[in-house]
Amino acid sequence: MARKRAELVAALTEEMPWYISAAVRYQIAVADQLGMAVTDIHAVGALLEIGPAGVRRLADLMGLTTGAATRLVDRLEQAGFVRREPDPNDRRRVVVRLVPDRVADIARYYEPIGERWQQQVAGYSDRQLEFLLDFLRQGREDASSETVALRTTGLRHATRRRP
Amino acid sequence: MARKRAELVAALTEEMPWYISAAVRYQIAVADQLGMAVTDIHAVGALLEIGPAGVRRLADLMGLTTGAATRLVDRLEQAGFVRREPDPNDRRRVVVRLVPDRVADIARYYEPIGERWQQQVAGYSDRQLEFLLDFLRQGREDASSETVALRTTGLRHATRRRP
DNA sequence: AAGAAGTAGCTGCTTCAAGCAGCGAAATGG
DNA sequence: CCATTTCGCTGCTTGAAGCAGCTACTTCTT
Repeated sequence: MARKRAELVAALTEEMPWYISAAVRYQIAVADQLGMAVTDIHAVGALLEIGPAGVRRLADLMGLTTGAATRLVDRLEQAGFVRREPDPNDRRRVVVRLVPDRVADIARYYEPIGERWQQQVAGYSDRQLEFLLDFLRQGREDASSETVALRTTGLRHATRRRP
Repeated sequence: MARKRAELVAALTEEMPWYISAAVRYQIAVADQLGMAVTDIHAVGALLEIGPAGVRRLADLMGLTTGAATRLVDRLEQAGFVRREPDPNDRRRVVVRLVPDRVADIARYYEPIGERWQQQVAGYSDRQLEFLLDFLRQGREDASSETVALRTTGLRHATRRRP
């Protein structure tokens, strides 16, 4: 029935922000335990994804200025999570490279939630897993493109029929 | 086959943090557009959930000290999102109440992503919606309880067989 | 080949959110 | 009624981030 469906959609819509919120708060708790800033953990995650990178690349990825990124790398280097290496091909550049052992120290904090996660999906069928993956991917793409739209054009869309 | 399933789970595990990240970055973009801090938007969300509340209650909810919460309310009041009201029953207390019109100004920034969201779930069956809702709820509960565990007992669990 | 322009990263300064500690006012409990 | 607790506010400090300007180096132009 349409009634029940509307309620389902409403429940989902309501659930989403809280889901995100819970995930964010977990990250904050991890950062607090490690005595580091959330941004710094994100940066380690980014470096894990893209491998060794220059400061500017990291800055763009994190949405920071190069100045802020320099300080970020300072903190990470100070705490032993990364090393600065010279780029033999371009002597202006500094290559930021992760220190695997230290990264493992961070990863340990995600093990408890990872186990829960594994248990949760263990009972799902392959079809359900595919559905979920699809849902998440599309949601992420929507969020990313809307983020760009918001930053570039501001709030132009919606509820506008005619110019 | 087990092979494909393992890949699915791996893909999902990999997708999750990026999904969260995209959502967070959208929130940051909204906050930037509004010229306010992300925390302040969270606080408005919290007040929407629980209704008018005292400063301490808000502080606990946001994981802030009362001092920080006072400044938070200062900012929100300054920007017109809330009003401070005296509590007739307890003259020490201050009741923080949202100003609906101003809250609507924030909500407008979530309309574009909301529309995308509606389009996405429009094609889903009721069964799929239920599955999704269940997935999100359990995930949120896991994250919440693990957050508490992390903050109270630190990293005690896992990979530990004997005392 | 040489000078102009662009790029990479670093540094000083400022801003602002948050923590901490201590305060006065008001409620509560023995 | 006095002691204790609770509530919110304020001064001070810390720390992340932005901005602007700088040096060192590379790339483009002619």
